[in-house]
Order: sequence, then C-alpha cells, then structure tokens
Amino acid sequence: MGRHSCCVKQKLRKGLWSPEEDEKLSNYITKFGVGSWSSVPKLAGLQRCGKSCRLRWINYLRPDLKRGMFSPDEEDRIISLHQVLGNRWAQIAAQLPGRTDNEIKNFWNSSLKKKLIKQGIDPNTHKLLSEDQVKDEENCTNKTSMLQIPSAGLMDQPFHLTNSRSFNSEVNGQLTEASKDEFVSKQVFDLLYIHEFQANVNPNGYNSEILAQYQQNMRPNDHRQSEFNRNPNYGFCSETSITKLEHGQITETDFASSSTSRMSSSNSSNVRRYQNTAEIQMPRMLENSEDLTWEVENKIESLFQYPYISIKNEELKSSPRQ
DNA sequence: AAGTGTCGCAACCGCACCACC
DNA sequence: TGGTGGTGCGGTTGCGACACT
Repeated sequence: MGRHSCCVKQKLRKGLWSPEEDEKLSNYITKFGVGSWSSVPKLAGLQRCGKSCRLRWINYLRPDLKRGMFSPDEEDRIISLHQVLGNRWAQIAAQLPGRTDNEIKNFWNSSLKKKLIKQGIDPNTHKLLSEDQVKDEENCTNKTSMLQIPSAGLMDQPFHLTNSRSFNSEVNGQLTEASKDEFVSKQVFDLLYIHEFQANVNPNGYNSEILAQYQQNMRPNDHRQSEFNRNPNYGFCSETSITKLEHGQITETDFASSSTSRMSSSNSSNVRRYQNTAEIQMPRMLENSEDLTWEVENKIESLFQYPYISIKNEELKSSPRQ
C-alpha cells in the first residue's frame, strides 16, 4: 500500500493552514457537507490533499469542537479510559464530546504522562513505580521508552471486569484452573468480554443487576471479598482522583472515604498518596451503593458507559460508510 | 541581546481496514 | 480473488513560542 494518490499529485500545499484556506474548507463543508474527502480540495478550491483537509476539519474547523484547557473531569476520564484502552486515542476521544484524538494524544504526551510519573504511577501500565523508577521515568520522559505501547503493561495490569459466570466456575470457594484462566484472560480489553459485560449494563449508568449479581455471587464468600480488598489485581481501581488533588479539589469526603481503602500498610509516600486519593474500589462502591455520592456515581457511570458506547461505536464501524 | 534548550501543538506519514470493481 | 481507492488511526516530526543562560 503506497502513498495515497491524492498526496502524489504535484503542487499540493503542506504545512500550516492559512486563514483563507480554513475559510474555503469551512465554507465548503458547511454548504455541501463531506462527500468524498478526496474530491473536497478540488471542489473547495484548495491546493491540499483530501487527507489533509479531513484532518484540518476534524481537528480544528469542526463547529462542535471544544477548545481550551481540559477540565479536571476530562483529565479523570482520559486517565481512566487510558487505563482500560491504552493508546486508542480515537476511542478515548469518542467518550469526550468536543475533543479530538489528536488533542487528547498531545495532552497525554505533554502533560498527563508527566503528572502521573510525578505521582509515582507508570503512565503505560498505570501501576505504581518504585522511587528509582520514578527518577528514571522523569529523566527519560521524552525518550522512546515512554512511548512503548502499553500492551505488556495492560496484560498484567489491575483492571479486571468479571461477571457471575467466572465466579460460578469455582470449587469450594476457589477458582478452578480453567476459570482462573478465563478470569485472567478475559480482561477489559477483550472486546468480546466487554460486550458480555455490557449486556448487564444499563446505559444510563449504574445498574442494579450488577449489584444483585455481585451480592449473590460474591458477598457470601467473604474470603473473596477480602481478596478484593487485599489484591490490587482484582476489582476496579483508578488513580483518576490524582487530577483532583492536582487541582486542589480533593474533598474531605474524598479523603475520608478513600483513606479507609485496603492498602494501608506501605511506607512509601507515593504509595500513600496513591492510596489516599486514587483508588475507587468497585466492590466497596457496590456494597455501599445506597451511600454513593454524586461524584462516585459518576465515576461508576464513566466506567460503565464505555462498554455501552463501545458497542455503539462498533456498530457504527460495522455499518456501511457513506 | 543573542544563542540554546524545552515544550506544546498542528500536521504529516505510514499502515491497516474496508468497500467496490 | 486480487487490485485499487477512500478512510481512519496511532506514531512521529516540525515549528513557533517561551524560558533560560
């Protein structure tokens, strides 16, 4: 697959767009919409390739774009979604109205990554870094080591979704080898599993069926609950509240509720900060669902909405293009 | 004031996927 | 079934603005 034909043509402008070019493109798209991007430059009177026009429209000229700084909530969402999706910027952008994949990618690389490292969190794996690692990561923030795809990290990173089926395949309260394999392999990046999970999710947010399943399948086994409490590889956890700390928005409630979190024995300051501000534990939230604050409910919702919306996106993707 | 380094953003590049012929 | 064109995505680069020496 070579270069696009539209890019091979001679006399095509490259580089920054002039206001005149923006106006031409914007006027054309506003009047006629996007038919075929390859024909847009010719019809709009631009010396650009269609691909460049498409990018300019999507990343800059689109009227529904939200310009300006990212809000703390948006930062939270980006971090949460990145933990689940890795560098799938387009999917992350789909969850943030008015933001583009390019914008989010740049924001991640220029700002959020450093912020996480400062908080002692590996931005690739979303796991805690040792103090030595923090120094190393800070030293080479702009080097290629930081640009590695996070798949390796995701494979062993502590974000698992599960449903009753996994827990039904247990013997004497222990997961069988087969169910363990399933449990370990069926992580959230497994789209099929997301779809399975989605089937139980009310797109409006928090879902009572999940709570019921949780109570039915997990509550009777206190040892497993303690496993959730003890083992960061189970359940939901997120460092997203770090951004709230950064923005000075951490509340007394936040601190009080999270400071009772499970990991309370480390001496590391980074770990302690992470514990106190960062973790949202799904089992705890479900258990105390009636006491959920608005903020926590939103966090659940944001985590639950993704699978639902991803379905929508997959459906859109699979439908014929215009 | 001039040179150098750093950072953030816009845009490009290459690849993969899909639809159509 | 293979070739071709269109589109979308993630990684990378280039450049301007700003800070620092």
